[in-house]
Amino acid sequence: MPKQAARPKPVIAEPAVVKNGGATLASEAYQRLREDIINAVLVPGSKLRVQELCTRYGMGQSPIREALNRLVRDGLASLSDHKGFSVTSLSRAHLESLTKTRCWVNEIALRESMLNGDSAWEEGVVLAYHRLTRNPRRASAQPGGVRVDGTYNSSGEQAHRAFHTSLISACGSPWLIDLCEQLFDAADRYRHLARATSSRTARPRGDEHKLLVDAVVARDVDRAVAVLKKHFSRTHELARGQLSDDPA
Amino acid sequence: MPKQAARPKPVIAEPAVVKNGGATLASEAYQRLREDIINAVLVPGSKLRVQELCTRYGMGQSPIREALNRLVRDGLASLSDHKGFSVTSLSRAHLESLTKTRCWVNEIALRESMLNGDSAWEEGVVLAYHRLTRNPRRASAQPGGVRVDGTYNSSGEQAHRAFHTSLISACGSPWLIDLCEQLFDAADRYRHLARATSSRTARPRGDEHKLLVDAVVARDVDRAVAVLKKHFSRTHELARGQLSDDPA
DNA sequence: GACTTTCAAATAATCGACAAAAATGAATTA
DNA sequence: TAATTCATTTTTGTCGATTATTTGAAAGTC
Repeated sequence: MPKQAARPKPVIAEPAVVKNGGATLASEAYQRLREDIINAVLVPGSKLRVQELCTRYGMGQSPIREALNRLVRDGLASLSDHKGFSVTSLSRAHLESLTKTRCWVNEIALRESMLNGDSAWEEGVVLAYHRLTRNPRRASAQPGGVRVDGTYNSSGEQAHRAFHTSLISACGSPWLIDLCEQLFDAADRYRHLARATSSRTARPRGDEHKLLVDAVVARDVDRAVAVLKKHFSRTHELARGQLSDDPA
Repeated sequence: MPKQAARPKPVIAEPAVVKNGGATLASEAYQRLREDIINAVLVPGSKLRVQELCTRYGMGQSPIREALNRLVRDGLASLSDHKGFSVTSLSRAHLESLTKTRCWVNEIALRESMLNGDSAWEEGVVLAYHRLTRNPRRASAQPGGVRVDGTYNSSGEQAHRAFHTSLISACGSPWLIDLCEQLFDAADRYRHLARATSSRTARPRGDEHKLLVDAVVARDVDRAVAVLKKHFSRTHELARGQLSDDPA
């Protein structure tokens, strides 16, 4: 069937109205739920009722349910058979365990990374730091702590994560990087918790990141590790105050 | 409305016909799929078609789909939006990364555990070892390598896992223990792969476990760590031969 | 002959409704 | 008052069917 003339090959077909970036609803729900839990929009320990979430995110039960199942394995949500999902609760004991583990695992990752990292890696770290300083962070959390619904991961948050990942990116093991990112996510929840309440404790923390970069470019492994651990410990202390001893 | 006589409070009510252990279909599917992937019944890299799995496990799409979503976050299955699920494939590079990470992370865990562990912990290790030797393992894999469908995790496999967990159980961080278990699962896939093909390479490995226990009760940290790393390396070598360089 | 385009079959994703279990709360009893 | 029972209601878990997307093969074009 001959089509008329020489329709000039629709370059890419401009996919009409692309709802999302080609992602599925379930993936979108996963991302948004993940953000909302990490950013403490959904409060730790609270129940995650499926129908509520359906109206909140404007989709059916199936995608929500799939997203929740993924979150369970991230440790962000908990599931009890026949009793449903809830936001994994935070506690001092949990934080304690988390911080210790972060120190242990990240020390290895950073040491290996500094051992193997070439100049390209080093430049990646410097670049990531630059981006971190350019983006003000806390873009999502207004002074009053109010957050506009529907706000996604601020670029500042992403820059922070990217910086920490860049540090260990040359460790030579994707597995190790993955573990560190899991730990980072978990820690982020505590960071946001601390920020939400005491907003005047705002960071003289740009400094800490600078110290890290300095140690890295100086190739002083021990100093870098020490600074990193100190960094973790500060986050720990900030969040600690907001928590009771008993989980929930 | 008076009920007759003094019905002696139905002790626990004997729940008629409990299909499963009170678990949901989704949880059952999750467990079975997990086993089947770890035990290499489902071959690495192959597609996981939902309908196939429905007939295989005798349930609807919903529970299967939920189970698959959980597996994704375990790293056992992979999901590409709109293209569905598949069994995460194995490769030399992946194994390499995994083994390195196991050595690093388990070293920390074991060191800490031996530092903190009291005699109760020590007894736990000895007990776990005893159970390991009592259960022949490979109960699920017949000499011919054939596996009866529907077979669940053999008690031998469980004993092996329990032994390794007992070693690090006193490390003082649930997070770290969890990470080690993730790594253990991933490694188990390679172990089964190796076993499936070369069944005569069967273990003089009870020995390695014995050496571990000896080092632990002797409280010789460095020796224990060395043995553990060697143990990991051997698994690595066994599986390595079965793999091509290119993943899939 | 190699490369598109088209179309049909297969598969994935989502919806809406139903069934099963747990939480809620008022009425009853000790 | 405190505890127990039972019916009501909410919420979870599952199914079947519908819609959207990809895959693969046949037809067409340069």
